[in-house]
Amino acid sequence: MKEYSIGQLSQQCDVKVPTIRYYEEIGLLEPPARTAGGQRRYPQAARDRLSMIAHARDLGFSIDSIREFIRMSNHPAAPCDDLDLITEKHLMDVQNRIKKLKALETELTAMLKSCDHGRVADCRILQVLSDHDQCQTQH
Amino acid sequence: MKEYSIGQLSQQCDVKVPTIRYYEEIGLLEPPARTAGGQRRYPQAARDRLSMIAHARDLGFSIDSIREFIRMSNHPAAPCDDLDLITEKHLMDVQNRIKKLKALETELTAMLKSCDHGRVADCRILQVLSDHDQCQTQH
DNA sequence: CTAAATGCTCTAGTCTCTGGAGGTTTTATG
DNA sequence: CATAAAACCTCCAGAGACTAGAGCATTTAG
Repeated sequence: MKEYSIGQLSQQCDVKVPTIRYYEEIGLLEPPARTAGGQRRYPQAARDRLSMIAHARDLGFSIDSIREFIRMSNHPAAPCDDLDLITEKHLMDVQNRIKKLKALETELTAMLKSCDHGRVADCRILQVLSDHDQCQTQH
Repeated sequence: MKEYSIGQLSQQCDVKVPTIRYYEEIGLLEPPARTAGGQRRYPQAARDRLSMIAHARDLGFSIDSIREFIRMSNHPAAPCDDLDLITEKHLMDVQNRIKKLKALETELTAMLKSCDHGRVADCRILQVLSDHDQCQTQH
């Protein structure tokens, strides 16, 4: 039943105070209750939601995608037809990112190993990053 | 030895024309040669570089990180001390992302499966995204 | 009870693009 | 070769997602 000030929320979720107000402004966070003096007081649920938003943003999802996630969870009994499409789209996106990041992980690890002697002989990061064979999507 | 117009570069790298000009403006791409009429003509190398930039952006690296990658590759014989730090930072970042994305992949897959009957019983996406146990970094 | 810390609104600025207006150069076609 | 369509140029404005500061009000710790 504890309430949080905007500053406490900010600390706990690692989201800057103006950003929290911005999320409220664009409708990602519900406007919270206010004290008599007009300051925001958030319930626990707001903390959870903000935490989710922060993680999703960190993973590279757009605000619009997050809106979709929220909508999905708000209507857990909704018909799945459109939801399936959205989910599948996100799943492919996620798998794609994982694949690319793994290729990059391999190269970064190799770089660290080959760097033992104080010099980089062959930096392959740029090659890996520009290698079209790593891509799922054709372009 | 072939040269590319900005439009051809745009198509091949899947980067919009104004974005290419923007990258030039902020110094990510070298200003290319111009025709007598003032149009940009890019060498093969520019295509490779732009492709690299596009992939790195797509993977979520900041423009500053890309600048670092470019700097690294421009000085392949530079001492590794600072390079190691940068590389290690990126490696941890990459591994972190992979971890989170995998958790999300699991949930998205589960959602699709449980969705067979036209209803979503339990949408766990938000929980997964807000779960602090998934995090590497403490916050 | 008061001073420091935190919060409020409002405005303006940053970064990374993206699009349009108005005009010029290239390229394809008759 | 002439011309019309396509692509290009610069410059400016706007979008998305924040971020910071000014000026003032409210909370909270001592």
